[in-house]
Amino acid sequence: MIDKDLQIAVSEALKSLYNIEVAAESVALQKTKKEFVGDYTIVVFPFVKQARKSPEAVANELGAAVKASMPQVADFNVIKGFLNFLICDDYWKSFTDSIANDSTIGLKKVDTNAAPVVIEYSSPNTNKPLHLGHIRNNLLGWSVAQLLTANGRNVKKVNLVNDRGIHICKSMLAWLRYGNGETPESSGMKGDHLVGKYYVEFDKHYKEEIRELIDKGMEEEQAKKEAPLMVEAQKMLKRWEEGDKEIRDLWEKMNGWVYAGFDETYKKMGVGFDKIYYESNTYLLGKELVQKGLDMGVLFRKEDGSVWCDLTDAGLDQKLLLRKDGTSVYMTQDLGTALLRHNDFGADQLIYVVGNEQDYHFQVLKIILGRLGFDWADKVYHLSYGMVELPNGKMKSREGTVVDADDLIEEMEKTAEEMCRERGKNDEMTAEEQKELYHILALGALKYFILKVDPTKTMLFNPAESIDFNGNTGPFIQYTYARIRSIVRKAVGEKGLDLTAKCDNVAMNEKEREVIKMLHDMPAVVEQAAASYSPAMIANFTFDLAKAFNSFYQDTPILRETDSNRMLFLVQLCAAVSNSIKNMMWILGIEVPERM
RNA sequence: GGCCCCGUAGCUCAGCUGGAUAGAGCAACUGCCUUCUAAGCAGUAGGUCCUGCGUUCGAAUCGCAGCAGGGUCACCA
Repeated sequence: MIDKDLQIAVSEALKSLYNIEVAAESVALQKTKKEFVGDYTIVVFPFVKQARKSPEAVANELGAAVKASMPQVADFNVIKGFLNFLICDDYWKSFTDSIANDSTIGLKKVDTNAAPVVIEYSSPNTNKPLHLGHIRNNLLGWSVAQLLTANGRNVKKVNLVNDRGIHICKSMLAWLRYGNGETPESSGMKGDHLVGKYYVEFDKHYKEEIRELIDKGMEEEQAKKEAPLMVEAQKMLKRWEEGDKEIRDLWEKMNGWVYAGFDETYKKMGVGFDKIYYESNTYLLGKELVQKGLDMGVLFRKEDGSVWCDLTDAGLDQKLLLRKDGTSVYMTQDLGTALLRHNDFGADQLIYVVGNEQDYHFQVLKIILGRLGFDWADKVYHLSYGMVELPNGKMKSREGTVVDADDLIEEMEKTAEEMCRERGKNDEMTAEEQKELYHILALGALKYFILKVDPTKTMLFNPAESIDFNGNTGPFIQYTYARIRSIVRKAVGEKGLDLTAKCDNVAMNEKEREVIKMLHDMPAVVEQAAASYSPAMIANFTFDLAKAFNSFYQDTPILRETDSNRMLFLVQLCAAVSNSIKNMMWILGIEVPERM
């Protein structure tokens, strides 16, 4: 690649001209800004002191030396301390030739024998339906998995379903008390929503009980513990843990409803997993590790029998690992599942897509794994993402201020349908094709909206404004793709163009060159995005590419080009852009339509 | 209170390891469809990059202090 060659040439020139040692890869090469002439820029300020010359002189000498050693450098210019290189069109042309028919452009081949990177995401509770926060988790998890795959990593996606615990018992208890045998079939409700309804129901009655107890003069703290519903739920959890058949049957029945509901939503979102873990199978793991930790002396037991890890020397608190009754907590389980996962896959890396509210948890997890002697502790990576906030703050299930995942998707599909009908471009499609298109556009808009934001940042969603379909959006990119495909179809079908033919040299204009340069840049963007686990970088790059293409499209008639060789060049460029868009959107988990 | 994250246009967001006159989209206003899909293109307007100090040839970017917002410090997960 030309950028690497330039770095080497600059490094060598610095050495021979001024005896300055700079490793080629640390030569700061940047793309020349739009308002200046050139393709790549070197800032020479860092070298002027050692060179003992003015910035202009250094830039001119450096430019001349590099130009002399590299035939691809057509020219250079100097503005203040900035040295701009101009690359000759032959280079861009031959680069275009090399990608014209590459359908996997931007994607590296996966080595399936390599030790895998295991990425956990989604990890839902089975007592409430998915909301917008979960959507961000799922889309991020899926997309980061795709992104790493695009970089040749062998990726395994896993889900750890939180299917047991006191919260599940609350839903079960409420269903027994107030449900009258209601089922998804009898109510017509999606299973996860039905169970979620009873979780809310529990909370409602529980609060009533607390209030009554407080009215009778009990302290709030005590009331929360002694409210009959809570006591009952605790009993149920105990019976569950003892394997009581009646409870287990009910639990299986209600979880079954939830899974059916989740599967539907996962399918709509287009996400999936290689392996699903259930906490009911893994919650006892980790206890052995605690024993090992005690033997090693990295954990200690308090007088009441509870087991702790002292992290005060790391600037943190003491962390509980076993309750005084010997039962395990979240951290204990996570230690166990980490080891299980490491052993199951022989993983090279363990990624957890979990909200930043759990930053502390994962910090502690890594430290304890390390102290337990696992050298792979530093391969645990917490992909910590920000919350989705509403205009009036955080989403809270209990206050009913959540944006339900299924509702949102349905709403998006309706909007997509309206948009399409307004334009009337797809009237000749079958009803089935139209429905498919609405879904692709709806999910494209939603996914892009979520993924274009830096994962680490909190983002805002305003339910009052619908998600856009114009501008910096998924449908904008999908539209660009559809238009390109239309051109390529016509070129091949009506004009009989052979896309695989060899194209002779052509004159290219600035807009074409701009698009080619972006494609040239794409591999570096994909690498950078993977290194920072950021689908947002892919999203923003793809938007810029689509914009650059549209600008080119606007003032270059392609199918009416009279020079057949130039038309071949233009259509090959179109094909390369469409393949690029398709592959970048694949990383984001977004489908692209052939027409819209 | 301890620790962590964050503050860029009216709104939503870019701005990679410091580099040229801080960029998009939405909203507002102008133009452009007898020509490859106008979900588009071209343009106008909009900024104390939270504040202050420091580091340096150079700071939205790095450091310190302050202000504002959020998260977290459970024998919950």
